[in-house]
This record gives sequence, structure tokens and C-alpha cells, in this order.
Amino acid sequence: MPELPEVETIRRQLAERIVGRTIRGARVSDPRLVDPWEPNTFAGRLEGRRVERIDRVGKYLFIELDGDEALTLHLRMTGQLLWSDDVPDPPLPYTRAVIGIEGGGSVTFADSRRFGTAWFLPRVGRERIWAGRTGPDAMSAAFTARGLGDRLRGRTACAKALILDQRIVAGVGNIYADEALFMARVNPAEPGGNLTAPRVTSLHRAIRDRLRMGITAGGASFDRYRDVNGERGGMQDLFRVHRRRGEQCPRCQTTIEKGVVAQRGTYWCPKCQPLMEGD
DNA sequence: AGAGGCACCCGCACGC
DNA sequence: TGCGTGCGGGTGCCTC
Repeated sequence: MPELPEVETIRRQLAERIVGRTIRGARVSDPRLVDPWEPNTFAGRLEGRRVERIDRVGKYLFIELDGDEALTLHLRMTGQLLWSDDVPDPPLPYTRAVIGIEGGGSVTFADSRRFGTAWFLPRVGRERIWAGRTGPDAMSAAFTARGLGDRLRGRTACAKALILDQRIVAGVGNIYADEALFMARVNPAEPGGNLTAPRVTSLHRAIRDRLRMGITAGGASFDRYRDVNGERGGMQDLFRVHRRRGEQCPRCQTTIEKGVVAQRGTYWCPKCQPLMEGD
């Protein structure tokens, strides 16, 4: 699933392709993508717009257009943004929208499970509109150990559920949550409010460390994820615990376990990540 | 307000 | 082989 590193990889590659270029036209073939907009109205609004930059907060992409408005995208679970040097005919599998670029080339939004969303967001007043949707981006300076501690204090929900909460920190999904909790030696089921300040600091560092590694590896492609050029990432080979049930912990050789925490498939080392009593 | 459950989808793994 | 069933997962919304 695209999490912060995958979306960041897409952001960088897409920026290389389309920043400074003008949209020739667009076609929205799945109305659900732009609901409640009417597909032709949505597509028409893109025509002739120049792409000024591409930003990212958590797993959201903001394709900033002239006219002080951003095409805002979320890929959810199976969304892909794929570059083509022409306009593919027939369209790529699971195509929901295609954006044609002046001078040649196109970007396809493909999405087998059709959870992804697209909408417009004005630049003026955006902070007010966005307020509460996400907390600080995990890789930004605004995400601090102290801030994380403030958000965890007094909370009884398990640590994994809390770092998956995009209002606490934006960008962590199921994969990197498991990896960060392992690095920080925090049990996924441990109540977030139980963590002492040093352990919160450790968790904060681990989140940043694993996300940074994911970006460097070009994301994780254990199944569907592909970058803008259709290439796989390499992070799946660097997982320490995620999807490694039955394998040995790389630190202590204990067998990795899998269970369900926060309604998510969860992997951890029972020895490195013990449940702390009254920590 | 916090916590948990479910809907939204559909490809895929699995069992018969 | 073919069919039916269950699962997963990010987010928003709902209930308690």
C-alpha cells in the first residue's frame, strides 16, 4: 500500500515529469474518483492549467496548479500514478482518469480497488479547510518527539493504533508502523500512554528512520505498488518483521509472530518487543 | 473526547 | 477446472 515513502517517491518522479508543463486535457472514466464532482466538469477544470509544483503531506499529494488551486490526490490502497510517453490506447488496466500533457505524454490514475480520491483544494484558506485532517507530516520538522509525547499522553489505545492515526502523525501506514515499532522495541499492543519519554523519543526516531529508508529504497513493492515509471521499489527486502511470520528476528533470532492489533495484520518479535507492565 | 467497528472495493488465496 | 468464500487495508463516519 502506498504510505509516505511510496507517495514521496511518486511525488519526486512526477515532479520531474510535469512541473512547469501545461495540462492539455483530462478524461475521468470513473465518477467515483471525483465524487461529488461531475467527471466532465472536473476534467474540464484541469485543461490549460500549468503545474507549478507538487507537495505532499502524509499520504496526500497536492499538484499545485496556476490559479492558486491544487489537484489533491489520495491513492489509498491500490492507486497508481503512471507516466506514459504517449496516451495509452487501449488505456492501462484499471484506469480511472488520464491527464494529457502539452508537448506529449500523459499521467494515468489507475486503481484496481477504486478507493482513491481526487478533488480540488484552493490555496487561500487551505489551512482552515485542512485543519484536523492530518497532524504533522512524519518527515517534516513539525513532527517532534516532544509533540508525539504530547499526543500519546494519557491515551489508552495501543501504540500501533496511535501511530496509524494520521492526526497524530501523517504518513505512517501498516507496514512502516510494524517496522518502526520493532526498531523502537515497542510492543504494538502497548497502550500509547504507557510509553516513557525516552521510549517516545526512540519511537519518534524509529518512525523517521524507517520512512527515510523506505524513501531511499524507492518504496515497498511486496505486491501492487509501482512507481511513476512502473518500477518496483526495494524496501520489501529490507523489512525486519513485516510479512516475516515464522522467520527469525534479525536481532535475537526469536521467531517473528503475527497477530491482529488495531484491526490490522501485525508482525513483531515477542522477545525484542515485550509487553511492558506499568511502564 | 476517546475508542472501536464498519463500509467502501475487488484481487487474490484458499477450500471443495 | 471452476466456483464460492473470506480477507485485507486507509480513511471517514458512525456509535457508544
